[in-house]
Amino acid sequence: MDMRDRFLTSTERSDAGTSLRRVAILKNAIRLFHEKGYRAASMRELAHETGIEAASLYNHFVSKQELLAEVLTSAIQILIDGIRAAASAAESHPAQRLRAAIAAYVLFHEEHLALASISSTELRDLDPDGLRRVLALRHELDAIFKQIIADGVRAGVFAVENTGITVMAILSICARIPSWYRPGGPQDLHEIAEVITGLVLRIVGARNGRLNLNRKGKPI
Amino acid sequence: MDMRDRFLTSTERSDAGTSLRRVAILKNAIRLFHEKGYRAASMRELAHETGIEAASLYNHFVSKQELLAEVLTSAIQILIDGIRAAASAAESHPAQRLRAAIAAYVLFHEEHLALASISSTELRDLDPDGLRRVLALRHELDAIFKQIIADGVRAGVFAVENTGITVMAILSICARIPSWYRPGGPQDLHEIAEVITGLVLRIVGARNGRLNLNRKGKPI
DNA sequence: CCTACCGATCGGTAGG
DNA sequence: CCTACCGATCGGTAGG
Repeated sequence: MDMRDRFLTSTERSDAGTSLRRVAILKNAIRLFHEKGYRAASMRELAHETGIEAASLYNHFVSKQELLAEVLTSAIQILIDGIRAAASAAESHPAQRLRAAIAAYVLFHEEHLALASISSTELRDLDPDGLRRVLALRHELDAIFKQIIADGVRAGVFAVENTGITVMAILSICARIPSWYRPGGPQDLHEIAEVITGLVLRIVGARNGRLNLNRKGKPI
Repeated sequence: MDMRDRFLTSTERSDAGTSLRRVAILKNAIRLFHEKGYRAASMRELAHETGIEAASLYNHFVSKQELLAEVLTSAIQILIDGIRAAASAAESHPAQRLRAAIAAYVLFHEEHLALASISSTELRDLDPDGLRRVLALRHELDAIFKQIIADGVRAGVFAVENTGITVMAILSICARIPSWYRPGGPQDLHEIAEVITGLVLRIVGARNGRLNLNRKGKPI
């Protein structure tokens, strides 16, 4: 066992989830899964980009599936954390909390476009165990928005016909962003966030959203 | 050359695009691509489900790629035709045309759920030539909705801040339906169509949503 | 339309 | 962490 092996081994033992090599592999996996898709990305190519041999990947992950599960669960976990933080920091008015949550979702794509893209396209290739974990997290995400909307309806500031379908519609707008948004393209992500938050406030029938005011500042 | 070969050959020659066998292969391909994804679906399995050997598939399609291109282009072509027909049949008021177009999009999933699902997940695996054709058709679809919305804005019955992003949002709501709608599930597709058309009219700031129309479909 | 087959590539393992 | 390797599977072709 040479010095390098000893270093790597002790690192893995002390903090198995965040060894430098493991993180490097995950980072490359995210990029490859994004560019080519899970199935088209090979462990050999992933190894090559990480600067090791294919067999060495299995010192860090038991299978390609574990890699995918790790990517997909961390993606949605990061998203949920960001949205919760934004909603908590916002004023307690449901429209403000909804606006903050949507803006956080849209701006999530600034730092994590590849993760967002993978999340909406590679779920099918996940094995049953990983799928169960991701679906549980998705349910958490749905619940955050359902709660805000239910609060708004109860307070009489939102008017929603069908909360379930409405939440699906709102999350669909956000989830599809990776399919049309391109960094450096014509639309800035902050501009997109502004427009989409406005659309969402209209969707929930917010009686006092910025975009629902006419030129005289009265509700439409 | 026996009778069967002669029949198949003459059929292909007289109407290459719609021979019975070719249609059967396409139908099975749609199901397999939907269930497993393009990459995970093998030509052997497709052949087996069609009742022929893998090599025989190549008498009908030059490659697996051609199969995917055919599926994806026909999917969006069917969708466009349905939406155009619905919008044309509707009254000329932009809100009515938009409502009809959205309802047609949602109800498209009644007959073509697998096609809709494939369209939103398998585009990545299409080769450059097929991708170019599909993107051209997508642009047509966008243009239909952009036109209706622009008409509504010009007529003063819609109020839209950013037409491009708004169209992307509206199409996103429809495009994600295969990710959460399940036939026989809690929500009926006609109910979904009703709710979503309502949301979309809110999104465009329609001054005359369903509840505010008089008998002639004009704003009150 | 079938039988027979090819070269390429894949995820993963043995052993050191 | 590497070398060497395996069994499986893939899309596609030759030839009839």
